[in-house]
Amino acid sequence: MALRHAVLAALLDEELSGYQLAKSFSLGVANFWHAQPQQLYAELSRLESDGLIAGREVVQDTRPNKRLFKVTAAGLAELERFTAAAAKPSFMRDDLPVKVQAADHVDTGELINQLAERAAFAQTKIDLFERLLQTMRGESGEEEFLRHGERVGPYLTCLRGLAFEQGNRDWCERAITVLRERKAAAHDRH
Amino acid sequence: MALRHAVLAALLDEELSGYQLAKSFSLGVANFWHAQPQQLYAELSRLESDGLIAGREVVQDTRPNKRLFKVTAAGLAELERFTAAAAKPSFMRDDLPVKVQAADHVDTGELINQLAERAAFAQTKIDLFERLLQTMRGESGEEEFLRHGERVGPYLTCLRGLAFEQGNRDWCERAITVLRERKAAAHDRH
DNA sequence: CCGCTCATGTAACAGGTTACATGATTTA
DNA sequence: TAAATCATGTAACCTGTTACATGAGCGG
Repeated sequence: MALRHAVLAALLDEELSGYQLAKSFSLGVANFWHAQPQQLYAELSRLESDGLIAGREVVQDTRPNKRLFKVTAAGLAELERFTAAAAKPSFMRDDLPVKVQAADHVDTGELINQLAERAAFAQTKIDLFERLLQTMRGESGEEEFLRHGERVGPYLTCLRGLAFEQGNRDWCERAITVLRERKAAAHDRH
Repeated sequence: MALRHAVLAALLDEELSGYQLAKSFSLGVANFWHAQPQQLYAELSRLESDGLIAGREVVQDTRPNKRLFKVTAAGLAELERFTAAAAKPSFMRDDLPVKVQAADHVDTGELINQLAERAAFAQTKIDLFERLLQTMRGESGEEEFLRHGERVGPYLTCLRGLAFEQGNRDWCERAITVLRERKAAAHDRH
């Protein structure tokens, strides 16, 4: 049950509506977890009825009304418990490596396209994360910020997201090079 | 439904029993996907009744009998289809970043321990992957092997696993340093 | 007037996790 | 003799995904 805690963690630094939360979760700005809008609306209801977050209605005249949520004292205590409890190991679950694993036995034409797409997507996220990091640290250098900045949690998770996407990009590019070369070599032999 | 294809991909290079498959999946040797034994036994049954893999009974006198599975022509065709179809985007889903995101609001003592544990676990996997890569490429260098080796799929997925765990380790160590320093600084102020 | 953004959900289904169950053999 | 390894599953439960549903305003 970690979605709860991901939502709580996301609401720590700012009051958000379900919609705003959903946007950051699906865009991967809240890069430390991924969830879909429907999950979030459901989870917000549950969290509220459990008293871990409190919502307040904000009336808007030009837009539909929305509910902004913030973490309650009970919610913070729950996060505290969660953080102190043992973490589950993290696992990779990704279609692309499965396909690459089979690359010696199937046609790789389409696979190479997918790797290129993924590399491009990763690059987009890398750019996004780098801009985000710059915004967070402002004038100060990274070392300086991590030592004396006010909130470093989001910065650190963003660093993880950045490294993850760089890993994705680099690996995709490497795999593309290898598979292309081998395809060309196979072609030459016929 | 990607577990099917992960299993098919894993069975391409060698005939395996449910037990052997489970071991490599849970140890992360089959680093391109993660699954639990129960899932695998269930999936193997389904794959067999769908005709995508074929099992044969191996009688052992000292050990319980086992069933070894290999991919059928229909199974290979299914993998071919899967590889050509669009891949789902990959997402990070990991407890630790969630906890780190909340680090400015909760006590970090236990969290630092968990980060250290994770770093050590990652290092174990890194060592395992490095030995595995060496075994796969044998005498030849990496470039040489990737150009002319027989099966590069498993090698490439292993490279991804290696980079992922290196990313894990490095990030954990960075986070530990930052959180420890800040804890010390906070302590000094009181 | 068409499509996008804001805003919030329900319902059915697929997939993954946890707990339980069994039993022989080998290693410390 | 206790624990680990080999070997295979069932059942209940929790989580995540996909499809569907609604409706107002804003920009081109």
